[in-house]
Amino acid sequence: MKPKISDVAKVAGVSPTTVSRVLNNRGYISQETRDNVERAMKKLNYFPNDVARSLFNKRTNLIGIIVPQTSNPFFGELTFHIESICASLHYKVLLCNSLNRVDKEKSYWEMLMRNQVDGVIAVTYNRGLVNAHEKPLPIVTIDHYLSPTIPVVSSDNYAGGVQATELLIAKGCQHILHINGPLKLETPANLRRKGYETVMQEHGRTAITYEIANALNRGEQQKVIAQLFREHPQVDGIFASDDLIAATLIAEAQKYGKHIPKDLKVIGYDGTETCQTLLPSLTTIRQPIELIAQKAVEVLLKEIEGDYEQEEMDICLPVQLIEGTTT
Amino acid sequence: MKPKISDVAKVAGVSPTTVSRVLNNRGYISQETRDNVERAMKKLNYFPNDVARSLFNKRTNLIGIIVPQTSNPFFGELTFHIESICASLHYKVLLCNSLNRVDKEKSYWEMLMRNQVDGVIAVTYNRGLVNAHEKPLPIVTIDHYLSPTIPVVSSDNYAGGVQATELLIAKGCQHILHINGPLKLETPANLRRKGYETVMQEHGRTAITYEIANALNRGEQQKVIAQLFREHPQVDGIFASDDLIAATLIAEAQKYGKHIPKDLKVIGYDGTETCQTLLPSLTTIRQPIELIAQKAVEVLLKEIEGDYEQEEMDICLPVQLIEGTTT
DNA sequence: CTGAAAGCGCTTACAG
DNA sequence: CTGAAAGCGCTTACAG
Repeated sequence: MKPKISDVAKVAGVSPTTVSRVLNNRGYISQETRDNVERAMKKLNYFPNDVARSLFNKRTNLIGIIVPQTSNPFFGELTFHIESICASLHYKVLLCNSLNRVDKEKSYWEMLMRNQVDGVIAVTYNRGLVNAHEKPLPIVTIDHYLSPTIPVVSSDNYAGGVQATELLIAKGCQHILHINGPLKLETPANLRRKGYETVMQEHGRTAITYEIANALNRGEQQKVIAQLFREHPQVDGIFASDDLIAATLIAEAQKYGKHIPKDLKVIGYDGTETCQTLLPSLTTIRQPIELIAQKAVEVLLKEIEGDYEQEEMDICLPVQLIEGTTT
Repeated sequence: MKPKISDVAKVAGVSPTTVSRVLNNRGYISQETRDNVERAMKKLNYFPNDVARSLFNKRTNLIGIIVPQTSNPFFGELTFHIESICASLHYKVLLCNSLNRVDKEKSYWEMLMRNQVDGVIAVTYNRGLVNAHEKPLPIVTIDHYLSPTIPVVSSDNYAGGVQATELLIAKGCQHILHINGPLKLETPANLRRKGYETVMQEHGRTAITYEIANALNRGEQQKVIAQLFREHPQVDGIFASDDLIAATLIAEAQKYGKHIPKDLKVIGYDGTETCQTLLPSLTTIRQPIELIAQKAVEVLLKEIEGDYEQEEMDICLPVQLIEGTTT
C-alpha cells in the first residue's frame, strides 16, 4: 500500500497534524521535528495524495481545456503552449477533444464539473453550454463568443483578413475568392471574412465566400474546392481561412493544371510552426499562438484567483503577414 | 455553493445513503424513492463530486499521458487518438509535454503519482524514472523501452527502415544517407536505422547516419543538414527518420540547387494526416497512429483491471509505404 | 427496501 | 511548538 500521512507520523514519532504542517510549511515547527518528519517521508517514499488534499481545499489546481482536436497543428500547438504554461504555474491540464460536436462538448463539460476543475479554457462552439449551468466555472474562450460575460482571447482576425486580401490585390489578382469554415457560428474568426469583404468592396470587387461545413474533414474540403474551380474557372486569387485548406487548395489546383503563383495566388491563415516546416512556401497570416495561450491562461487564473478585471473581457492580439512564394 | 449529496437527500426526504445508491445503481431501491431522488437531483442541478468519489474508491479513472510535445504532428495525432479512445471508455486524460527533458519527466511523473492516476502512457525517454519508485503504476510506453517489465507498443520500425532503404536503392540511388534523432537512446525507433544499415550492407554499400541531437529543434536540423551536404555533395538519396526532418531537408536541398527527385530522392517517416495534407508529395513510411493509440490504451486498461497477460509485452504493428513524388 | 456509522487521506481551527 | 477532533463529499458494510 502507498504510505499515508499517518504512516509517516508513526515513523517520525509525531502526530499526523505535525506531518501535515511540515508538508505545507505552515505554523511553527521545531527544526528537529521537521528533520525527523522529512527523514520519515524519504524513508517511506511518501508522496501526498492530491485527491484528498483537493477534497479538503476545494481546489484541484486542475484546469480543463476543450479543443476541437489536437491533431490539427493549430490546436496541437495551442494545447502544447497552454499545458506548458500551466505546468510552470503548478496547474494540471485535463484534455478534451470535442471535434466541435455539441454532444461531446456537453459531456466533457459535465465531466470537468464533476472533476472540480478550477477553470476551463474553451476553444469550442456550443453557445448553450454555459447558460445551461447555474454556477458557471471560471472560463475563458479562444476565438469564440460563448456569452457576453465570458472573456475571449483572439488574434486580430479582421486585420488578418484585410492584410490577406490587400496582398492579393496588390499582386494583381482580378478574381479573388475566400474559403471559410462554417459561417453560421458567431466566432471572431468570421472577422477574417469581414476583412476580406470590406477590402473587396473598397476596390469595387464582388466578395464571394465558399463555406466548408466541416472544416476538419479533408474530403469535405476537396469537394468544396472542386465546386469552386468549376463555378469560377477564372479565379486567380484565394484567401483560405486556414493553412490546411490552403494546402489542399494548392494540391487540387495542380490537378486542374493551374500554376501557383502564376495562374493562382493562395494565402492561408494560422502560420503554425508545423506548417512553416512542412510547407514553408505558403504565404500566410500568422497568429501569435504562444501569446494567445499566455493571455488565455493569465485571464483564467485571474478569474480563479478572483481578481479579474472587467476591461480584459476581449483581448485581441496582433497578427503578422508571412510572405512565401504562393502569392 | 454546489449542492452535495446531503442537499439532495434533504430535498428528496431520504438519507444520503439512499441518494448514493440511486447514483450508483446499487442495491434495492423502490421506484418511488428513485424517482424522488432523481427529481431532487434535477431540481438542484446536482452533479456528483468525482474528487470525493475517487478518494473513497481509490480509483480516479484518470490516466496520465506524457509526450514530448503535442505541437509535433505525430504526437498531436497520437494524443488526439489516445484521448478520444479514453473518453469513450470513461477515462480522463492528464496531459504532460515533457520536451524529452529528464527534469520535466521527473516532475510530471511525481505529479501523476500525487494525483493518483490509474495508469500512464509514456512516449518518453528517461529510463531511471520507473525504477526510482518502488511501487510503479500501471504503465505502457510507445516506442520506448523503459524496463524489461514494462510493455511497449510500437510499429515495425525495422521493416520501415528496410522498406525505405530498399525503395531508394530500387530507384537507383548510389549514395544513400540516413538522418536520425538522438542515437544513444535505446528506442525501437533506432530499429529504423538498423533496417537501413542491414539493407545497405546487403547491397555492399556503406551506411552513414547523421544524428540530430535535439530533433525537436529546427535550427539544429538545418545545421546537421548543411553539414551533411558539405561532407557528402554526391548524396542522391536520404532516408529521414521523420517527416519534419524530411521537409527541412527538401527546403535546404533547394537552397543548394538540388532538384528533387532528379538529383536527390527523399523519404520520410510517420505519415501523419497533417503531413499528408501539407506535404502530400512526400514519400514516407506511415505509422498506424490510431492503431498504436488503441493498443496502448487496451494494454494499459488490462494492466489496470489486473488481467494483464505476459505475451502482450511487446506489440509491433505494421507500417505502410506511401509513395509520393520525392523519390 | 432504507438509514446510521465509519472511513477514504488530508487539513485546519482550537486547545494546551 | 504539538496533538485530538472535526470535516471535505462521498460509499460501503452492517443493521434493521
